Amino acid sequence: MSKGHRAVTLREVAEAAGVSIATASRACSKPELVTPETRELVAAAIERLGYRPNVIAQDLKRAATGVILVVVPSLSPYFLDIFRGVEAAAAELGYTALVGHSDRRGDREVAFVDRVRSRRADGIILATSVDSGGLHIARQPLPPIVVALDECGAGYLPSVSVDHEAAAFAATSHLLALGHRRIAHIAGAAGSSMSEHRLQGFRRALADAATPLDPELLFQGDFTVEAGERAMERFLMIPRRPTAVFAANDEMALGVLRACRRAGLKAPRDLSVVGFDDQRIAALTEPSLTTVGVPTMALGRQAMLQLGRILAGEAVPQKLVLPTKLTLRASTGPPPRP
Amino acid sequence: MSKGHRAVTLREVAEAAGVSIATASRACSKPELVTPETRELVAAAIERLGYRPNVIAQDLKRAATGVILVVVPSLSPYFLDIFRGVEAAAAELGYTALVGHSDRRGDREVAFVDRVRSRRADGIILATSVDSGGLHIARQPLPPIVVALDECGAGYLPSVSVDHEAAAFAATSHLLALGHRRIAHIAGAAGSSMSEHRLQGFRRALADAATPLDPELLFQGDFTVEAGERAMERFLMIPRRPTAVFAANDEMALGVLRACRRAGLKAPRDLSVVGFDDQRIAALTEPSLTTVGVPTMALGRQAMLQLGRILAGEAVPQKLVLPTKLTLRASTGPPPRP
DNA sequence: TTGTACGCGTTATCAT
DNA sequence: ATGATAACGCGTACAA
Repeated sequence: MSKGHRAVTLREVAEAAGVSIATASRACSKPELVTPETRELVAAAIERLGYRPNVIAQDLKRAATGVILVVVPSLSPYFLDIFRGVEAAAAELGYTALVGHSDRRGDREVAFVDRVRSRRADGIILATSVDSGGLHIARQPLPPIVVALDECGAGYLPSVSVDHEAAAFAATSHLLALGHRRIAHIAGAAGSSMSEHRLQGFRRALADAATPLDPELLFQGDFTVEAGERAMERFLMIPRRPTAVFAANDEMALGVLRACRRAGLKAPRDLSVVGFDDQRIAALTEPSLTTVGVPTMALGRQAMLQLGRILAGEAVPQKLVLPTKLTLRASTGPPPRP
Repeated sequence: MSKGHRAVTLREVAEAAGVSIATASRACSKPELVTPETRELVAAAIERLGYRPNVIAQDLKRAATGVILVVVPSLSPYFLDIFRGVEAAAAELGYTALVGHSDRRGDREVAFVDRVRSRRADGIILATSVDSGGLHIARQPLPPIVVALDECGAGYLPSVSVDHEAAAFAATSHLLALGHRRIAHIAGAAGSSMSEHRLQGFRRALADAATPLDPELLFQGDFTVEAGERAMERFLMIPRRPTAVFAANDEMALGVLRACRRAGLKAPRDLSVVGFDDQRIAALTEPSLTTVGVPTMALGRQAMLQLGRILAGEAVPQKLVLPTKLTLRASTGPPPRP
C-alpha cells in the first residue's frame, strides 16, 4: 500500500488565498459566515490547486463516518434486494451504504462487526444469520446493529423480519386446500433458523390438517438449485410419490422443476411445486412458480430506519415483523387423480 | 448522524496499564519492541476496557485506507462475479474491497471517484462504461483507477478487458458455419461501447462471409429479458424470418427463448440462439444456451492486480486483454430445411 | 526498553 | 468577519 500522490491540503489553499486556515475551512463548510469576496478567493484557490477535503480527517473530528455496512451471506439477487432497500433509506438519512459479503462464515461476520467497532462505519445491518458468531460478539458491548430478514441470537439484537413460520404455514395450507395429502418439504441450509422456522410452519400446517408426515418426504437441502434436483430425484424413487413439493426457497423449487422435466413429469399436472421468496426468477420459470413473497426491499428499508433511530439515540422496538404474501402462479393445482 | 457511544481510547488503555501512550501503541502494532511483561499488562488493560483501535485515526496517520472501491452499473450476478475476482486478489494484497453501484448514472460514478479523491478509499475499479462521465473527471489529475470489462475514455485510463469485437465475430461465424444466412442481432444498451463492439464483430463476420445484413434483422435492445422478448416478437412478424439470433447478452437471449416458446417455436429446431457472457443462467435455460464466455472473475482479479501495481508506484501496461471462449450448448444447430 | 513531543488534516472555541 | 490555537486518536522520531 502506497501513499498515493501528494495531496493538496486546506493549509495550502489558505496560503494561496492569503487567508487563515480557519477561514478557508469556514469558506467550505459554512459559507454564510464569510464575506462573498473571501469566499470567492478561497473558491478560486481550491479550483486552481485541485483541492479535495480529506474526509478521513473530517471523520476523525466528527467521530462518525456516515457509512453503514450491510452484510449479506451471499451476493445473490435476493439479498441484494434487501441492500437496495437499505440504500434508498440510507440516502434519505444522509448515510452511504456499502455491501460486504460473509460467505456464510461466522468469522467474516465478526470481522465486519469489528469494522464498525473500529469506527470505519457508524453501524451495521446483518442480513444473515449470526447464530454461531452471535454469542462470540455478544460478550462485548455491541455497536449499533440491526438484523434483517431473520431474528437471531435469541432476540439479543434488534431485528426486522418476516414470520417465516406463518408464511410456510400458509404455503402448505394452500397445497392442502387443493387436495394434496402427500406433501414433501425441502428444507433450507441446516443451522439456519430461517430454515428451521419454515420447516416448523410446514409441520404445523400438516398437523392442523391431521395429515401425518412421512419422514421420507423430508429432505435436508441447502438453498441451491442442485439440492432441489437431488431432492426431487430422491422423491421420485419413493413407491408412493408425493403429489406436491414445498421448497424452502425458489432456487430449490427451480431444481425440482428441472428434475421433473428430465423425468418427463409436467407441473402442475403431475406435481405441484411451491417456492419461497418470490425472487425475480419465480415469474420466469416454466411453469411460473407459486411462491411466498418476502418484502425484501421493505425489510432493508425498515432495517435502515431502525438503525437510524438507534444512531440518533432513540429507543427502538426490539422486533419488527413485516407481512408476507402468497403469490399464486402456474406451478400449483389439484393432485392427479390416480 | 450521532457520535455513537463514547469509545475507549489508547490513552485510557495506557493509563489503566500504567504505561505511556507510546508504549501502549507499540504493544499493539510492534509487540517485539516491548518486554513480554508490559505486553501482558497492556493486553490485559485492552481486554478489560474493551479497547478497539480507531482505524480512522490510523488511516489519517498512514494517509491510506486499505480500501478499494469497485463500482458496478448494476448488482447483477454478472458484475458481482467481477467483484469476486477483485475481492480475492485484494485479500492477497492486503486490501479490502467494497462494492458500490452506479445504476448506470454518470454522476454516481463521479461520486465514487470523488470518494477516493477525498481519501475514503485508496483506489477504484470501474466495471462499467464511463463514456459520458469520462471527460468530466479527466479534467483533474486522476486518482488510482482501473477500468474492467470495457475499455473507455479513448484509452485514457488503464483497462483490463476482453475483445468484444472478436468474440462477437466468433459467435456469428459459428452460426454461419452451421449454414445460417438470415441471422438477426439484438444489440445491447445504446451508448455502451461494449454493445458497439459486439455489433461491429457481428457485422464483420457477415461481411467476411459475403452475407448482406437485412436492416430489419437488427434490433436495438438494452440488455434486459424484456428487450429480448420484444425483439423476437418483431422478428416473428417479418415475412422472411431469421433462422438464427445472436443476442448481445444472455438475458436478452433468454427473452428470445421465452418468446419462441410462446409462439410454439422450438430451439434449435426452428431457430438457433446465441447469447453473450455465459452467465450462470445460460446453463440452466431450456434448451441450454450457446454463448460467449467472458472470464469475469479473471477480469476482476487482473484489474485488482493492476491497481495494486499502480498503488505501489509501478508502471503498468495501459491495456490488458483477456481471452473469451465460445461455449457450444443446445440452443444452436443447423437452420431448418424449408 | 520506555517516555516526550510533534504531526497527520480538519473543525471548533475562543479572542480580536 | 477573521485569526490563532487546541483538540480528534494515533504513530513515531528522538531523547532518555
